[in-house]
Amino acid sequence: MNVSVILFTADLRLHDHPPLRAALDGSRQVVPLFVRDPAVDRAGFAAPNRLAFLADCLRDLDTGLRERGGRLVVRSGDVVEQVLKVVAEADADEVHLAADVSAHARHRETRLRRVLEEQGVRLHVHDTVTTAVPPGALSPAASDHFAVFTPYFRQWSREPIRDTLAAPRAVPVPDGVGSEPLPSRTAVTGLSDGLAPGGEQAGRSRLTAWLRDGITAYEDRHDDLAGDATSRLSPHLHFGTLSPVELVNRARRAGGGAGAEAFVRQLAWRDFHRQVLAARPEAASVDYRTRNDRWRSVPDEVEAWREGRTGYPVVDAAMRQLRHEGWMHNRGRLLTASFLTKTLYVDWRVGARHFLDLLVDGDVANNQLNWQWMAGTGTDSRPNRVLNPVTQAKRYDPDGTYVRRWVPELAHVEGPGVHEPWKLRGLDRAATDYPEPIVELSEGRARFLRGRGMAV
DNA sequence: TGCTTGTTCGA
DNA sequence: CGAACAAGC
Repeated sequence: MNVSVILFTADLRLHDHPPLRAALDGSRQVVPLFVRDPAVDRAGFAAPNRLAFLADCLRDLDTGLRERGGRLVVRSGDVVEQVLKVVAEADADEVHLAADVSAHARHRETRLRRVLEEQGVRLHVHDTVTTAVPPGALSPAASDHFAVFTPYFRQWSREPIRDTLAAPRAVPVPDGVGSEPLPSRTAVTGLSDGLAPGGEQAGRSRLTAWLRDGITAYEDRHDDLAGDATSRLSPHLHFGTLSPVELVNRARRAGGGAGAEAFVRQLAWRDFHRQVLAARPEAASVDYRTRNDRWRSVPDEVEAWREGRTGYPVVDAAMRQLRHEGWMHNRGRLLTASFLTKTLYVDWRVGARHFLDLLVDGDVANNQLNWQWMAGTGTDSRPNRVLNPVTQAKRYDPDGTYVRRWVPELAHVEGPGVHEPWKLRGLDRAATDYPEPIVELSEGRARFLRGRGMAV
């Protein structure tokens, strides 16, 4: 064999990378390729925060490849056309690609396979690059996929996980295959000021620190909003700068305590959502299990939610964290999603869209299916579950630190009283221009909605 | 072996 | 309340 092209997508790393390993084992030279496809922009998935993080990832990938004697080739245009061009320029006879589940990824794979076969070029699609357990590997007796997490997790836990692959020592890239300049983070406008840095190096440092300092306390502290004791590895999982297989292996070897187990369980949730989306690709935009909701159309309320001015401090704190960091604590994601879909009774697609516009880890499978879960149209076995924002605030931000961090209008209010500003008196009350609640609550839902929001 | 019924359990 | 699995026919 001669030359292989490796099409990098959501797997922007050199460690534990089966396509890269297979290509290097079978070929004299490889072309590491990334294609900036305008179809991704058109589909609305090119949010500034992710474009900036992606620019970091590509630079770091190029750096890693150069340390190994290679380089990254970046092209713009339709992904299939560009792969064909690079295959022709390099006279390649194989293309390697990571399997993925979004409609975009599946369409890309189908088109590539057809066009490459016409040219006599083999397409190799690799599992266990973007998931630890491949979608479709596990299924209950009566269906092609699991719709309930717990039985899925039982099987997932018994599934053998392959060994982590080392990063290659050398990556020989042929001359004469040109690259566009690498995109730069500074060229992206409209990104969050507190955005984390991207790239495999950044991801690996964070992972090492997490396994050393964070994971043991994960079970106890993961829901503590102010404690910020989650891994923050989600952007690296989204862009593939970290490998889910390596994360499972290293977390299990980290001692196997309750923290590590709880963390591995979250990685299983990620695989769970991927196997749902693989079986039901339309669930990215259609109710997985419809309850015939008649969602309200209330632009002013949605705008207040987006801007963090609902008058419910913990909701507003989380929405402002999202805008500032391009990231939100998972407990915040749950309670802000509950507020939009259950309290205001607004279509989950509106919320999912806003999250995808800002989240640096914005991921079709996780984002859409978690939104559906909270909206009651997904895989939740208790679809009527409503998270009361005040109860949630007192439970997960008991002294109000998280709210004071993100809502400066309330920074002067001490203690948990910050969660119910409408009860404040005297100076505390006078000193703030924080908005009144946009709706009054009854059992967590807007008062006038009581009894509605159920299936008809 | 394949289908129906019963039991358990759930971000 | 319904999904998943085990048992029963």
